[in-house]
Amino acid sequence: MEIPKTYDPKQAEERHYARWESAGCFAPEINKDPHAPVYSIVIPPPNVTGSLHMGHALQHTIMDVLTRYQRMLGKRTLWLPGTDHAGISTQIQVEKQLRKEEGLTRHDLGREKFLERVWAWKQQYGGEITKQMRREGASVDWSRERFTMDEGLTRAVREFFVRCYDEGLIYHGEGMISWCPKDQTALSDLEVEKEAQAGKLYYLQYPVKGADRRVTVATTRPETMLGDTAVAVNPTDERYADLLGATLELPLTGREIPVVADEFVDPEFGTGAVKVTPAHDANDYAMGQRHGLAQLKVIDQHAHMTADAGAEFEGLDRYEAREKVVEKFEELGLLEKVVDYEFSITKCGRCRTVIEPLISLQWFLKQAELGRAALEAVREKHEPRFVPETPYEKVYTSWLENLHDWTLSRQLWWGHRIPAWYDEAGNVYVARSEDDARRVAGTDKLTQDADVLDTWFSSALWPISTLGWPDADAPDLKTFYPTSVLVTGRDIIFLWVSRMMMTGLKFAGRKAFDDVYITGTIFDKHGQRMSKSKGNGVDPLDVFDKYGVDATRLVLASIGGTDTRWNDNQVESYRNFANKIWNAARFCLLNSEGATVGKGFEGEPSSWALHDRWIMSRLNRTAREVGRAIEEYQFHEAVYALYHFFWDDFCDWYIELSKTDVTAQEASPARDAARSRVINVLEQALRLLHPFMPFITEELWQTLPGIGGESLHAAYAGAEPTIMLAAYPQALEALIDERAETEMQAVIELISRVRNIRTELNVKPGEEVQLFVSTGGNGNVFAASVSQIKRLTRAASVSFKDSLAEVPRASARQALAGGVEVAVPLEGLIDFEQERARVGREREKLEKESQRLEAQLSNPQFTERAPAEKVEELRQRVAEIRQRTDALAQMLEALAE
RNA sequence: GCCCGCUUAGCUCAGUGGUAGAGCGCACGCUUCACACGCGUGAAGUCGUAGGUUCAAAUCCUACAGCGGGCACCA
Repeated sequence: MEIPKTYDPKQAEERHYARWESAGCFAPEINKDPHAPVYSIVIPPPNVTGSLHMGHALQHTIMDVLTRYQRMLGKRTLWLPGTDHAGISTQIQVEKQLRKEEGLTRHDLGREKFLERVWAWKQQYGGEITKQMRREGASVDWSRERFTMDEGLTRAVREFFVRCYDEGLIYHGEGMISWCPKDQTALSDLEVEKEAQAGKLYYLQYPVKGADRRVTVATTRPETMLGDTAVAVNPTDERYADLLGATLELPLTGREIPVVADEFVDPEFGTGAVKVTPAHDANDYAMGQRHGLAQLKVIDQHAHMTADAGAEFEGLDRYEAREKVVEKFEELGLLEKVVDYEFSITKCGRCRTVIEPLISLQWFLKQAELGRAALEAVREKHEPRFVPETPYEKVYTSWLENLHDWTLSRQLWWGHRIPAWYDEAGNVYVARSEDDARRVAGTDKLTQDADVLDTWFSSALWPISTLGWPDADAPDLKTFYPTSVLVTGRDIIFLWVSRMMMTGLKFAGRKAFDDVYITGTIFDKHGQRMSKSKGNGVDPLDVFDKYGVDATRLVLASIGGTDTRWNDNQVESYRNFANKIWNAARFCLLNSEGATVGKGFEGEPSSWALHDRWIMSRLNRTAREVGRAIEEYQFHEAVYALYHFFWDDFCDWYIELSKTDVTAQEASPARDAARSRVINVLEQALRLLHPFMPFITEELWQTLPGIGGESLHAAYAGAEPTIMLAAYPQALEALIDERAETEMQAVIELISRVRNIRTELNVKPGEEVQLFVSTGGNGNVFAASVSQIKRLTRAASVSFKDSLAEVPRASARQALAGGVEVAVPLEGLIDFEQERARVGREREKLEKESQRLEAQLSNPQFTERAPAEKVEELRQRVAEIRQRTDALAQMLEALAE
């Protein structure tokens, strides 16, 4: 049999995914057990324009580990993939292409033609991330892939809209919104970003009418003064008490504005007097409503000044207008001062243009009403359960406690068009279809609202709409809802988690997911957030190419919920681990003649050899630990347990201990059995590893002798043999054998101590030694392992003695746990002085520890107050240390001149 | 301004009220018939600082410092 010495991940990766997919392994229908419990995840839909980044790779790995694990447990498992239509990004992308290739704008094409182009673009480029997910090994059910602009999901969006409108939760009206002058659309709170900025604070003076007095206001945006309709002061501010109700002459405008009292004003800040521009600032808007102030729009949708700003300013850009206003104030002697000032500025999350707050006619959703149910669910029942609970449950609840109306409409073409129609008189009809609207309106002359809905409006429905809602009888909805867990990053808690919960509770009557697992953030190696603009992102596909998908997945699974600085070293070490697995399998396969998976551990465990009892104990303990860890979302613990079981227990010890039997020249039933045992352990280990490392485990599993359809979990009987449908190993408690582990530990310690002696005393690697072992009177646990001890320590002989009193003086000695002592005669290699120093140092160290422990034991406070078992534990430890120091003392004597 | 998280070996990170852990890196020795992406052996930390609770604190509490994050305000 020819097996390369080094594992080539790419070769294995290419082979298996297509086969799994075409065999239908990812679809829940592969499960033929009608009573199988259900496990379901909907992917948080990535942006259709996007490509895979580390955050996706991390989330997808977690979701795939969970899905594969649950599938191997025999559950009917669904992981549903899809993308969202990303209104603004997609539209911008297509517009850019249009401009570049044909020099056209979307308006040149018209709405209908433009949308055809978007769909064409989506067909051509939109599949990027789904292709990349195949590379990751994601076991998603592609037959259920959804896109937010699909017909079914569009129907869901309309249903959502109409129902909320009918209930008065959605309304059409004027409100203060965030407007992006570049993208030419309204944005919600969650689509804008605050950014610190070094700017200036301008102190402007407004003359008081009929008095030789001026009121100074401070502002970062002087140009908005053209739209001021009042100045506000705190009602308790004595400095301005006499001005309440006074009139100010607003410079540059010829208008007169009142001084009003409002508690919002902080007397400590600035001058204590605030200019009020209700049409261009959210706080001023609110103040304007409280005082019935006029809303004067002086800035338009392009961030240019309007006619109402005055002839001098009309048409100027907002920043040009700012300069000019300041100039004029200076000329008039009304500019008191200008100071440097750092403040935060609001920018469009997508294009970074400074947002212009505007009053505008839009559609809004009263989220607070929907949020109430979500808030109750989390407060009363911890639904959903956040992992980790701190700090995310609190982040979630505090957001739900402060919900503002959600600006739903977007002035775009790409998206779900708002299902509202207007008749010639301007009356609005909200309906599920134009026909419905016509019926209600009693006329055919209707015009549909030109705007589309926020992309997140459709994402909010994702867990129910992808499963068939609003069709209440949709089989998938009945079967897979509520979903088991939502896995996502923390920046998405408001955007998705909260809104999906709200819609799930409202329309399906139940929480959208049991758990919400929040992944960590991956930074670059300097701790900087990865970003396109900084160019410091690590492309997961490059990492896959360099180290393999399985190795990358192990790193990502270990990262789980922790913030981490990315470091290729970790991937490299798991690449090495994959290679280790490959080579362990290589050893098994090169010695597989006569072996069969599932055999070799016949009969009573008590009749098995020590190392066999031991490895089965370790294996089952590992299975228990890994299962527990995955269930508790402690993926790093699962990876740690698997890594150390495979490398340390299986490779370093079990294979080495089995080698003589496995590699025997002559075929024999004993050799067959030993070969079957290593393959048996390997096979179970591969299954345990599979959710984390799907490709290499499948690649190797397929080659094992005796693997076939009968290796599958009962729920998948009849399917093509694949490890992904095999049963996940469940811990057999009866095989977890404390005694075997303790005894094996003694053997391992003995071998390690002898190796240590060999190294410390520079015994040549090939040179054989003799061992003298005193077993300390607790029975000889080594006797059955003599041949293995000889092999692994390169010993020609092992002699058991009651005491080491009579071994040659020129021996290196070690005192082990349990009163075991070992001596290695090394005539000519022993420097007595050095050896005495070495043993002396060891004795000193133990002496120190036992002194410390004895002091603790002699403290009555401790013995009285500490739990009895702790005291006993300590006593035993002291006894153990005593035994070893005594042994070391004797060794020193033996080494004495 | 309010809230939260983190601070453990050179690096990246686990961990726990009762003997400090891993991977990488480092040192030494190895063509040991699966693997140098390897084997064997080893060195390395007063667990951010200062207090407190406790028989016992790296682990719990308080304060502080540094780093990071969220929310609000920002005239």
